[in-house]
Amino acid sequence: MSPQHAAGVAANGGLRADAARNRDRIVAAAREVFAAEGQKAPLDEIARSAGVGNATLYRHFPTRRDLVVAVVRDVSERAADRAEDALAAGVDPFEALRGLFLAGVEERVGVMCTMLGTADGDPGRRAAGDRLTQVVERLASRARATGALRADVTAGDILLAIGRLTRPLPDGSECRLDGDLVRRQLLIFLDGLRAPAATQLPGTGPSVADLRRVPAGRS
Amino acid sequence: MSPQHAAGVAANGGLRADAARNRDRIVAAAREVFAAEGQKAPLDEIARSAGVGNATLYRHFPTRRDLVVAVVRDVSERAADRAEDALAAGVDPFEALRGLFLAGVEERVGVMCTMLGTADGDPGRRAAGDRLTQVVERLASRARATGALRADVTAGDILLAIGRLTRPLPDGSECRLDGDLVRRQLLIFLDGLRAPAATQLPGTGPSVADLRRVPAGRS
Amino acid sequence: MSPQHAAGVAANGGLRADAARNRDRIVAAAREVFAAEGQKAPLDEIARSAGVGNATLYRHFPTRRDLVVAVVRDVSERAADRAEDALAAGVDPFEALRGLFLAGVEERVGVMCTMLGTADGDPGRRAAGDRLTQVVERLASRARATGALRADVTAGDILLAIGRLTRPLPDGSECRLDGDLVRRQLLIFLDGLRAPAATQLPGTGPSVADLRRVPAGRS
Amino acid sequence: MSPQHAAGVAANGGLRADAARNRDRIVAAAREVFAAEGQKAPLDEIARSAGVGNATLYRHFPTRRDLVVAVVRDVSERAADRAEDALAAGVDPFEALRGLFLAGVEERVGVMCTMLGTADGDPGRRAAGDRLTQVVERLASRARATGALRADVTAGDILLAIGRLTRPLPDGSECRLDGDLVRRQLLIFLDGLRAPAATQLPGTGPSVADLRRVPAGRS
DNA sequence: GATGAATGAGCCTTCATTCAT
DNA sequence: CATGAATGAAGGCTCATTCAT
Repeated sequence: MSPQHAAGVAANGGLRADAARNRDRIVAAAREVFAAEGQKAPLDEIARSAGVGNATLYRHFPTRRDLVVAVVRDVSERAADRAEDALAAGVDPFEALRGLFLAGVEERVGVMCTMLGTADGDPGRRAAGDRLTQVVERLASRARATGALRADVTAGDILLAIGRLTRPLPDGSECRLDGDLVRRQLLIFLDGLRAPAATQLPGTGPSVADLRRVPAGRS
Repeated sequence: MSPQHAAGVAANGGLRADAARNRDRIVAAAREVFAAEGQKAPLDEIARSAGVGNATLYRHFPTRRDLVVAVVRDVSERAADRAEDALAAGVDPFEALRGLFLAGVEERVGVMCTMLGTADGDPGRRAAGDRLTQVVERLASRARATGALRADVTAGDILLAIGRLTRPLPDGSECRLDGDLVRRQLLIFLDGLRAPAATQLPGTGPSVADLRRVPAGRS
Repeated sequence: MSPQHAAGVAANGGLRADAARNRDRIVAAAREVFAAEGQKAPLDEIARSAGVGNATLYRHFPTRRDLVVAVVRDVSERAADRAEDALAAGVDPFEALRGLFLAGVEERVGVMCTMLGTADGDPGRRAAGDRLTQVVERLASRARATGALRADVTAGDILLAIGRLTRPLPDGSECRLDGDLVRRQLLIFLDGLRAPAATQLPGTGPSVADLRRVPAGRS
Repeated sequence: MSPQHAAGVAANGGLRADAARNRDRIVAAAREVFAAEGQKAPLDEIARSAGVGNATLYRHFPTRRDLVVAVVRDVSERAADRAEDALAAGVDPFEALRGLFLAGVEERVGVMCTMLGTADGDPGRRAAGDRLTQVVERLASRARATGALRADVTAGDILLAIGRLTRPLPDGSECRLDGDLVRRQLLIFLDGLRAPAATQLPGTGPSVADLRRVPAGRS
């Protein structure tokens, strides 16, 4: 076995080359379809959109939850990568947060929020989520230190807002919700994040552990 | 026929008393079920939750769309009522907007956003939506006049934000999203709405007509 | 409500007339299809063979197990009826047993054996099974008293043999197994049941409780 | 090539040693899985249980029928070996039949019966079946000569009974059917085979050709 | 008018079989 | 040869919708 081959195997989790390619296609297709139609979208449609047979999707992701977890990981990691790059480049921390918000529009960060609960409990997804949370907390803490970010918001508030404000419309919604419209909402929210705070917020901001907690009264 | 009866018939669109009661029960049940499970929730479940047979639901609302329109009207009218009451009571306009935001949490305004597109084009729904828009525009204009509201946001921005930030989590989401958390997000956004504006917003704020427009590329 | 109507409702378990008719058709079709193809036969085929839509089958029998239980009850009750008739008519008890054996061929008693384990635990099926067992025990006890039946066999031995020797061939079996062939086997076995016993049997004959017991080592 | 190797190749139909080992593993696994789950058991499960890849199974047995034939041959040959050993050892012929019956319990003779029709027409299977039939006929004829076996039963009756009375319960059956219970049934049947006959049997006993005949009305 | 039942269409999942490594 | 992966077809089940009571 050649070194290249061994490296390829390691990078793809031990999958054969064609299988790894199919897996990636399926995750990408799922991200778009989930974004467009919600978490209950027909899996057959995802398979068709990925250009594979439906049974291939089941081979890679035996349950719908497995696929959701893979999409959440994928999106989380892209966002964390972007935030870490900004940190490493020495960008102003509030500007980095703005970049994260605006990138969320294209990166389909909204689908992640929709599916966080479903993906909860998976170790791989937890690792990816923790990385994203930590980098956002580092950004927030620096932005607070520069006096740009109000003191009473948490990284959880920020991540939740990105998720909710970039979340695509589900189902057959037909109202206009283009990039500009979403960006307006994100920028207004960002202005609300600036110090000094005009309003006192109720409760405490969510930690990531809170976002994962199962609310009482759910079956 | 007694005057009371005649009045009742008129108010309920010519329905018999028991039929009108069933209709109201169905709309209320649909609002809650749509909020909990999304716009594609099983109609049989709504009927069961309303305590009527499935065929009764179909008698009142021959298509799913008819039911969606009724729910959107119901929610729109509650919100418009609340806003008009605040106007009539002479409340400070920015405070009235804040009241509208916070009421949205309990009033399931979020489901309306999800379903705006589906309800689009229905004359009754349009009337209710226009009333809500107009009263919000009046509130916004007065709030701008007092110098509390930044100048570059529209009533559409405000309505859209209420919808998106109060929209319930779909499906089997299990992450915490209680009232306090939603209120935090709404209040941060409200702070972003205050004058003077810190950031210039891209594009133009949505008019109600924009919210109704079908985006290109949708099937 | 007329007395006739009330009686009809009672006799059909509260089902509407057409629903009861469909239910009966489905059970009869299931008996034949299970007999021909085994317990895992496609339910869609049973529905088609009963002349109803597949969803109608699911309305009456939400799980496959429910349908199996209904078939077992149906067959058990037919067999118990036959045995009780023979007892009431004062037929010689060993002759009555022979009649029960031979009737088993046409009555599809064999399918019952195939499905006993699946139906186990259902109260209605247990009641029907108990009735059958009791009448066979009464027959056996009288046949022992006349000296025709060997002393070391139980009603469980007899029921088990009827089931196993009349059980239809499953799947796509193509070997000849017509009525005469089955009757030969039954009659040979019946001769083996006659007193005096030529061979000592190992263990103890099964009680009905034994037939219901889950064997160790099953998952 | 060594003589041993040459002999091995001849005995295994020209297969390489490892291929022959795989083939044997597959047949043994198939016998157990067919016995436990019926003739329609998933072939992938048989492959997994044999410790080979699914495609390897298909290389050896291109169709399910080929595998069934191999299992029938395997079981037939074991039973014929046993019967011939008994004949050669000069055991009392009725005792030899009893041994054949009791051996059937462990030897999974029951699966053979289930699959006889499917295997029908295959030359190899026919040869194995003929050998078994012939040795049973020789046993039966000698047992008749000693006056132990009734005159009106055929080798086909005997083989059919072994098959039917040792056949395992299918699917998820949970009722007790342990070795003792099966042996009781076999011994009662054996007693029914003893001379003098108490009952006249209908029709004629099956010849092996009969067992192979396709009954009318089958698709 | 209200109800429960019937139905066909669609989605999820499994499995036999073929293909590429 | 042996293997894991891909695939279409078929069965199980749910749900929107129509029908009969």
